[in-house]
Amino acid sequence: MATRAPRSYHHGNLRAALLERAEGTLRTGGAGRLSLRELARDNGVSHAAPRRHFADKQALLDALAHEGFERLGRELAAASAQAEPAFEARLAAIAHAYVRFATRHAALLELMFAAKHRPGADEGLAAAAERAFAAPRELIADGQATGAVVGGDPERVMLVALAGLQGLVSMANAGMIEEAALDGLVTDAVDHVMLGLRPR
Amino acid sequence: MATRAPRSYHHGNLRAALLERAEGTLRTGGAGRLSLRELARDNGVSHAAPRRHFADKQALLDALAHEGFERLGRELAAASAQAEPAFEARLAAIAHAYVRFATRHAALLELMFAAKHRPGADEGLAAAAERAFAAPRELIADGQATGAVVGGDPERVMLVALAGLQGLVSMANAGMIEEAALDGLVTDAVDHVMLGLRPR
DNA sequence: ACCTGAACACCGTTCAAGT
DNA sequence: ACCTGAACACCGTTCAAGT
Repeated sequence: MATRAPRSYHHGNLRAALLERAEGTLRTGGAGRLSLRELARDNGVSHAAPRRHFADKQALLDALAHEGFERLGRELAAASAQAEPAFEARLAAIAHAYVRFATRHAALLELMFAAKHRPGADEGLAAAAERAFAAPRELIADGQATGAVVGGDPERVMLVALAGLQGLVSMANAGMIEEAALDGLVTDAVDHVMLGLRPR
Repeated sequence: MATRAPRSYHHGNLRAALLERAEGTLRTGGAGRLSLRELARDNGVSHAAPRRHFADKQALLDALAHEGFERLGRELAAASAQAEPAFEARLAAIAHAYVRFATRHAALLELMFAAKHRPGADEGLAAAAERAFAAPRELIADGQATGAVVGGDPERVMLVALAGLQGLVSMANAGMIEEAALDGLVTDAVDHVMLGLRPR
């Protein structure tokens, strides 16, 4: 999934146009309703044209997932950078940003993890996923350096903290939580996560 | 999704045979690879035969989900019944049973929640889902009666407790946790959940 | 009551051919 | 370099017809 130079040609930029449309139908109809032929039709191009840009349907899904990880990474990094420098404030900011992404782009997030987890997955995808979580990983490492956070592998500590949020995300995406209540619950969950991170 | 009398006919019991095969491919290949025609072929029956038992593909998926909720309910109830009567023991037993089901039947669980959440979903499905969680709901209500658990809507309290496990489930199903480590992590998570349930 | 066979409108993928 | 058109093997769904 090397970043391809966005050359201009007959259509304009078919690759980007296909991805944009795909993300749209992903949001409205879910991954199941994605059709390469329909995507081609919507872009006024023959059904075989996407082949130039994506070897098969899975390649397009992988590209969507790749873009998703890049976007998530940007949002987590921005949240961390804009927060007050105190550990708790940055952790809360990153947690809220993660839950916001996960609930606003539920189908995309599911696709992202499915693509990354798929046997024989593109290696670039794992790298993109790792980069996406750079901000929380750094925060944990900082917290460990100052003694605010329990020791051990930062990656693992971060995953445990993330797990504390993932339950809320699942419930929200399953419609079990009203959107209005979500922010408050995330704040509670962050307090909970904070307890779990404290050195013992 | 009324329980249909399992009448015998030419094939034997096509409906049950289709569901069994479907759950098999669900486990090995995921929901995406499910094909009604292939299911019919595997059962030595014409591609139109399933139509007698399932109006369309979604109806078969709903039936799978329905069976899944019934099975989950049986396993949670059994875990609760077999545990020591103390609140903590029953909570731990139910939690382990839930995580075991969720990791052993990951694709099915995903299908179950997707089917239940789908707009216009079969009403019998929501009822089956509610029955599936009878054991933990009763446990929470018992805990509230004895003062071991914080007050409020038992359904909501149960969901919050469930959320504490769902993160682990997500991570396990994403391959981020080795199976050997899972039981220990569930035990830790149960302690965590227990803290969250304590009256304030 | 349960199943078959043909038909229709869709897929994803491949490949020669066009510009 | 990028796209088209025809072709192939699959789908899900429908419907008349068989037993």
